[in-house]
Amino acid sequence: MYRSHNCGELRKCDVGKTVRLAGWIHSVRDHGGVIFIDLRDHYGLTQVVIDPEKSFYQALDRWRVESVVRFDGEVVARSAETVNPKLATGEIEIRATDMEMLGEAEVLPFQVAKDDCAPEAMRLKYRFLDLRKDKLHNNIILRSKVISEIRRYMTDLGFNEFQTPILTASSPEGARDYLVPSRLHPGKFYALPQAPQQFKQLLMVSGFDRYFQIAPCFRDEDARADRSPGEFYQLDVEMSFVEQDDIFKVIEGLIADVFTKFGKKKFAPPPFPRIPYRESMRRFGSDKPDLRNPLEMIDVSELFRGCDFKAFASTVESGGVVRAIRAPQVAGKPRKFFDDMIKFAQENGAKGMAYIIWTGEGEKSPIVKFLTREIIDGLKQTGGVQEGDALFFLADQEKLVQKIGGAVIPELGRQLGLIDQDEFKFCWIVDFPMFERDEETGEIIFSHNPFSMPQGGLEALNTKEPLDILAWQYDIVCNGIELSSGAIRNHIPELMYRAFEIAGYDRSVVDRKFGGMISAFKLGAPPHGGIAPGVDRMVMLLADEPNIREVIAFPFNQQAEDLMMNAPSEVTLKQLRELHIEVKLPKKAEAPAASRE
RNA sequence: GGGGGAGUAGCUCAAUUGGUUAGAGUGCCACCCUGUCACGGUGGAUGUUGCGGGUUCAAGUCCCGUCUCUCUCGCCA
Repeated sequence: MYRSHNCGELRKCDVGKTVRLAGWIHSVRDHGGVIFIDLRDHYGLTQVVIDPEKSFYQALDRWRVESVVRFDGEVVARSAETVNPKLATGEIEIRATDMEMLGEAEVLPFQVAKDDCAPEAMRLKYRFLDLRKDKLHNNIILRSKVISEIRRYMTDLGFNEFQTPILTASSPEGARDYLVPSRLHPGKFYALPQAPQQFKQLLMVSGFDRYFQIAPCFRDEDARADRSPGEFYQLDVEMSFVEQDDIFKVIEGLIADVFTKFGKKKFAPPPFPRIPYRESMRRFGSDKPDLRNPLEMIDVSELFRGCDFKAFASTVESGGVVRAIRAPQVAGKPRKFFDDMIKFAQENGAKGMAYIIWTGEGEKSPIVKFLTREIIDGLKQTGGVQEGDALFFLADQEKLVQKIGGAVIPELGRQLGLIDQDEFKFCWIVDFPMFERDEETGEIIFSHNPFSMPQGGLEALNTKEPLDILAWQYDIVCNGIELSSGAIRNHIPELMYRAFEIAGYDRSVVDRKFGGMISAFKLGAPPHGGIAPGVDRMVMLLADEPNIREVIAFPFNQQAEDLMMNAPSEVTLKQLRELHIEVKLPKKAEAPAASRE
């Protein structure tokens, strides 16, 4: 028997018991005549007291932290002045009578008992050590609990969980695939799924009605703070005979349940606000606005039309826009604050950024001398300006203004401390456009997902300007993080051919690329739709972690490498031969194509 | 692929305009200490300043190249 109790469960009522504990040496405090050891396991910490005269201690030459040991001893009550209120087991301690070394530790590459800010590459290489730390350990347990709660909630609603293939076909649209060469079929490749999109739709065609899966997804794209490269998990959901509102209801209920049970921040109960995509872009310059931030862009183009400030007047004249962002109570800020904000806007593509400050004694601004009293007062009124506020102005073509505003708004909100850190703010972004114009080629392309149902159906496709057609496509956003995107699917073959035709694909191409799906839809497909919230991002928000790697047990680094397992790695020539693969490296690479057999 | 930041002891960082033997904290090793819980005290060991080249009497510091990490834009049906 390795233990009679764990390190987190002994209390005052256990005093007098003879116990056996096993765990990691968390810390050692050697006082010469008495030695204290904090013994740690998954469940907690217990203090072990050792008399250095004991023979088992004499036989030992090292007490290195993070070694795994077993202690026998008696549970004794701590005297009142030595109770440690910070420990759940702080009212007792173990007087050791014997011990055994179960797994000795060498010198550690970084500390476990305290955070020594070790660099992430080191932490990833020794992930098993890092995972012993309280914070990370708790994050991973939280993730486990969230996932089991999701399963319970979805199952209770009548959803069934399915498994879909991991080795599947390369999909022609979307992100880069991870490819797996086929041994039996020379020259052919499997792909890891970017999402189980087609499978879940086919399950609806098969009549399963309500599907979910905690689904691994694989995309060969570059990393971000909120995007782990390579692989991630999503709660993949699909439902038959539903409209957008039915999906929203399920997901709002699930989110409210999970965020109430596991989140530590307040949030307004569902229904969550819905913002059309175009409105979100116009106001926030983003399709994932952080609604904790009160800043937004206000259109003031008409006020500047024909004014004496030529830069703005000519922008409006040539079809551009002028948008204002109201920065509350910044009149007291030094000049440098305004200069730095302008510099920030310029780094994000702005030609410049004008501003007007309403101080107690009139307006302060580099541009106010070009403006009439009517314009200035009009700006004050349109912008809802109070004394002490300032307006920042961005003037350019609409798309660029949105991009710059999308960068300036979060930065300004952060600098001014306008973002409430103790709150979750959810919203749906709805009415995504079906098509957009490729900026380089000028051609009409699908803007998000070719499988979404266009609003207005075939009639809209046949009669409306392509760029004006909206899709039943939606995202759910929390605190500026896109949690999920989903859509009501296009399940009508004729409608699909027509949508693809608008995007420049003729019938034969569609049949070749999406033949499986189309032929399924030709044999009786129910209207259906779904959504796929990212599990990692949900846990990231619940754990209040700014970095997604902190909620994944064994994440890739930013270069999509596993520093602990050494993946990706070279393979033997024999393996390559079996797969009919010959490796041709780029000139710069130094490593050989394959190690010797 | 582009842009910003970083690279000095196992780890976190310092080192004035280029100027003595590159320091501190932490960890590690040894010793002292019977009530600590980030224990305390004394002493000690530990450096290719990422790598390569250049300028200079002299380079951690300046210049060029290169590599790595990180954040970000592109990318993410």
